[in-house]
Amino acid sequence: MVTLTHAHLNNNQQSPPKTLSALSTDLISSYFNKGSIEDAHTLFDEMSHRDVVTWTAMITGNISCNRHNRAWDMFSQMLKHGVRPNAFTVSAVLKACKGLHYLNALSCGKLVHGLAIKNGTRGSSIYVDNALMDVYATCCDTMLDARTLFDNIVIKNAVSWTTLITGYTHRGDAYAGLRVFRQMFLEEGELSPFSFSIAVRACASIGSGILGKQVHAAVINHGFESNLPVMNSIVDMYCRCRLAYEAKQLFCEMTHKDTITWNTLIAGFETLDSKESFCIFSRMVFEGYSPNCFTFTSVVAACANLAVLHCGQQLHGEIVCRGLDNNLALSNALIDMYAKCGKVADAHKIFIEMPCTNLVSWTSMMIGFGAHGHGKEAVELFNEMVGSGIKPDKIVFMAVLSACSHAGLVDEGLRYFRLMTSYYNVSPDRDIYGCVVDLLGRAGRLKEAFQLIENMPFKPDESIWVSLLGACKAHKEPSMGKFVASRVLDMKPNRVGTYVLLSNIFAAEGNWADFAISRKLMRGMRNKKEAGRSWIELKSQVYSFIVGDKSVFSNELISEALELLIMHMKDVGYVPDLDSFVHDLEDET
DNA sequence: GCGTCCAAAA
Repeated sequence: MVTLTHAHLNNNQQSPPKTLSALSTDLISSYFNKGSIEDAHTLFDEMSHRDVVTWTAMITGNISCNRHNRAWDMFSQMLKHGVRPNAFTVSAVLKACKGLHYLNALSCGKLVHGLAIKNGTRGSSIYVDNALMDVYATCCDTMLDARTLFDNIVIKNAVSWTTLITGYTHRGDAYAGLRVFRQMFLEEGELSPFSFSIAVRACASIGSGILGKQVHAAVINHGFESNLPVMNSIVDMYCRCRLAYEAKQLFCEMTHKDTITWNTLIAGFETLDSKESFCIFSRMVFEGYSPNCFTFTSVVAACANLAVLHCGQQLHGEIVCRGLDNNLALSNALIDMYAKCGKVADAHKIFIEMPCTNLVSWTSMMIGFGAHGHGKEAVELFNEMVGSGIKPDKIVFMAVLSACSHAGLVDEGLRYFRLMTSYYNVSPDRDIYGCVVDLLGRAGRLKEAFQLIENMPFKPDESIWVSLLGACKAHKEPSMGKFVASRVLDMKPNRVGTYVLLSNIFAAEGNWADFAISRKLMRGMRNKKEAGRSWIELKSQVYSFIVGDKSVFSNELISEALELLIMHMKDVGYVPDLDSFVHDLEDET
């Protein structure tokens, strides 16, 4: 029960006295601000007279608390009560449309569009025009409608430009976004920090450090260097463009930092250099910043990359202590971490205890099962996921196919490959074809794999041939192996692995002349090959080494552990594959 | 008393 007290009515002595409805609106907004949604609704329900402003406050309040459906409900109730929406209402409710279920968003937006034309707010309020453009930019299949609306706005403001740039960028057309960004300068449109950060984001999404640096320069020239969100997005851009030095340099030069700045750098280094992301993480804590769920998501992912179980477990403990363990993204990261550290059971425990899951949770769990050879479990999980109403995407199909491939469930995998287009309406891309080639190849069905490559609707790239090449090697198919190797060499003449394989095929059939040629070619590019690296975690310390690494093998702890491992491998029937060995060891110094 | 756009997970 909420009542207006004397104190509420008395808080405004300077300016002219407010009406009761104005005061109630004030109160409603402040209830929403502190998250007391129900109090706001109770107060609203008890009001005897509600005007447009009050109704609009209810709509925006619900939007600010992510209650888009409820905001839409308030709007339709308002119409039923015969209250005419103004420009404020229209722009607000258009924002709510974006948050509705994707099947309703566009039709609701169009409905409001019609209303806006009828009441004359469309074309007379820049807020309405911009919000409308945003709905079309986010919900339509193409940018055509949004573009037409934009072109019809006579006096565009900074939000108009940003909305258009964002529309293009978020649907993956970063170049179009950047063209609009440039057009904005040419037409001397109003600049805002928002447009700069989305332009930076566009550069990041195409991985173009060159364009990114140009936008960075523009940021400095226009005095947005003091804007923290803009600078954070530039740090993010440098990381995504794999410019680690530039990212760190900028980070160090920034006089003002917030948690997002740290999180951005940590997330960036998670992919660039996982070990380094830990160092940044501990410096963040040392400098007194409090890590949040985004921070932990990145460092847990770093643990997964490095496969350092102890570290991951410690972080997990910390996450539980801080009460962050019901965060969706973080739980997904933990599933992935445990699976990659070899603890599928622990990953599964997290998965089944999650109060709510999304597509990523299921995919991570399936990848985990697949990587450990539990193909059947992965397939069951897929069926369960579809049954629970989650629509599969391309990546989850990659997970199923790869799980089937590793568990030898070839026909099962092929069935899902067919269902993918015929039932789930997901069109396979080159990566999916790669998975199917791998599935067939691993099972030794090389002819079918080859036919699939020949008949697929894409031009085969190098990686798909490499996958088949591996299968030829594993199933000892020298003739097809030679053919496939020549395809790989056509596309990527510098790939040392191809020569190793080819020369070993020649050696196996005693063709020493061709062997010599391939070895010679290979030697010419030796320095380009990166050595295979192994990792081992002993007593909470990670050691990494390459073949013949003397410093590591002189370490007793490691050599003992490795000997034990080798004994164990032999016990379970492992026979070393000498075919993949480089045959001339004498020059392997 | 009410409004539109930016920056974070497989």
